[in-house]
Amino acid sequence: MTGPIKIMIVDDHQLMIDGMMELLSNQGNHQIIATANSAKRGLEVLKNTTVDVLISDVNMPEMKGTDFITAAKKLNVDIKIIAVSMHSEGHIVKDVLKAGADSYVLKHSTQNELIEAIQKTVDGETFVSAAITKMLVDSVKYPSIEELLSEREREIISLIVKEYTGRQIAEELFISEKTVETHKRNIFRKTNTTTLVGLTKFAIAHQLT
Amino acid sequence: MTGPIKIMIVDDHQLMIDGMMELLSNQGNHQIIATANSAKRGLEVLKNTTVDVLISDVNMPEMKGTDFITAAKKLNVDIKIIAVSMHSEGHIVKDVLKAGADSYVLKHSTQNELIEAIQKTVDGETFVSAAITKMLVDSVKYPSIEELLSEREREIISLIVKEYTGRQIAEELFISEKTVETHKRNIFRKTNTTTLVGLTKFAIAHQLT
DNA sequence: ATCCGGCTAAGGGTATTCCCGTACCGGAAA
DNA sequence: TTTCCGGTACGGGAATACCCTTAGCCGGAT
Repeated sequence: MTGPIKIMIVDDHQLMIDGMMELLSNQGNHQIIATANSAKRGLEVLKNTTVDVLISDVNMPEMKGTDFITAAKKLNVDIKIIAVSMHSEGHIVKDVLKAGADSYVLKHSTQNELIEAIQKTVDGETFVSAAITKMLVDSVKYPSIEELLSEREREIISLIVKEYTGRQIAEELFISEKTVETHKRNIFRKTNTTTLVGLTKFAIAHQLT
Repeated sequence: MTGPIKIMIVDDHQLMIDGMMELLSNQGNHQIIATANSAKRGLEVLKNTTVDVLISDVNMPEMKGTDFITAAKKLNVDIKIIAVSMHSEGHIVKDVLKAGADSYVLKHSTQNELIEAIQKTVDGETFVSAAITKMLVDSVKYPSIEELLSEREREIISLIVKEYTGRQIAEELFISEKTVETHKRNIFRKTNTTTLVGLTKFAIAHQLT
C-alpha cells in the first residue's frame, strides 16, 4: 500500500473519537479522513468516501453494531473493519466477527494494540485482543444463542421479558398455555435457569430483548 | 493556582485513558501525573499522590463509581472530581454528584467540553454537559434510588434478583413470608413495576444487583 | 401532638409459575 | 429404514406469586 492509511472512526462517544484521533494522528502512517458519532451518519459518509480502515464501536444506540458493519461492508466490500468494544462475551464477539469485522479490539486495550491492529488489518490479517483469543477458544465449546435456542423459543423469551404472562403469550402466538409452559421448561433447561428472574437476567445479558 | 494542573485519570478502558492523555497533553496547562485502569489501583495511587483533578469513569467493574468517588474524597478532601460517563439517566447522575463529583461530562462530549470542565472545576465551579443540565431539571421530580427505596427494600430486591423465593427470603431475613410479600408490593409500587420480571429489569438497569 | 413512612404481620383469595408425564410429527443420523 | 431428538402440544397438580385489606409499633417531621 502506498501513502498513508485512510481511516474512518465511528463511535457514539465523541470523547473517544477525539482521543483516538489524537493518538493516531501523532503516529506516522495514519490519516483520519472522517469520523462520525452515530452509525447512521457513518453510513452516509461511507456512501461518498473511500477509506481503507473503518474503526467502529459496536455498542451504539439506534443501530446495532453488527448491522452497521454489515451495511458498511455492503457499501464497500474491500473496506477493512476494526471493531472496538467494551465487551468480551463470546456471543457478542462471534456475532461481530460473523457480521464482517476483520479485527476486534477491546476498549481496555492500549494504544499500541490499536496501532498493531490497524497495521495487521490493512495487511489482510486479523487482530484480536489477547483476552479475546482465549475467550474465542473457550467459546467454541459453547454454542451460540442461535444454535442453542430455536426461533420459537427466542420469540417466547422476548415476550417473557416484556412481562407477558403465560396466558398472554399463548394468545399472542395462538398456541395453548400449556405449550408455552413446555417451551419455558425447555428454555430453562437450555439456559441453565430455573425461574423467570433467572431467565430475565440471562436474556438481558445475552441481549435477547 | 500556579503551575500546571495536576491531573489523574481513572478509567477501566485503557484506550480511553490513552486517548484522553493525548488530547490533554497537547493542551498547555495540564499535567497528567497518574492514571489507573481500575478503581482499586486508583485508590492505591491516590494514597501516595496529590492531584488537583481526578477524572474518573463512573462505570467500572469491581467497584461502583460512586463508592470510588466517595473514597477518593475521603483520601483528599480538596480533590476536584470530574465524572465521565456514558449515562445521562437522572438517577445515575444524581447519585454520582451526591457522592462528591464536582463536574459531570458525558463520553459523548467533545474534547473542548472536557477541557472547559477541567478549567471550571479547578476554579471551584461545576461543569456539567448541556444534556445533563436539562436532564437534571427534569429529574428533580424523580428521587434517587436511595431516596426511593428503603435499605430493607433494597435488601429484598437483591435477594429477589438472586432468585430467592418469597419463602427463602423470609428465612434468610428471619421475617414472615407475608412480610416479604408486603415489601414486594411496596417495591412494585415504588418502582412502577408489577412482576418479578419487570423488577429484575429495573434492578439490573439501576445496578441494584 | 398528630401525621406519615417504614418494618413487621396476618387472612383470604386468584393468577401464574413450575414440575411431572404423555404424545405426535418431521428431520437427521445410524 | 429405523431410531432418536427437537419442536410442538396438552393435562393434572403443587408451589409460588400477586392482590386487597387490616393492623401494631416506632421514629422522624410538621
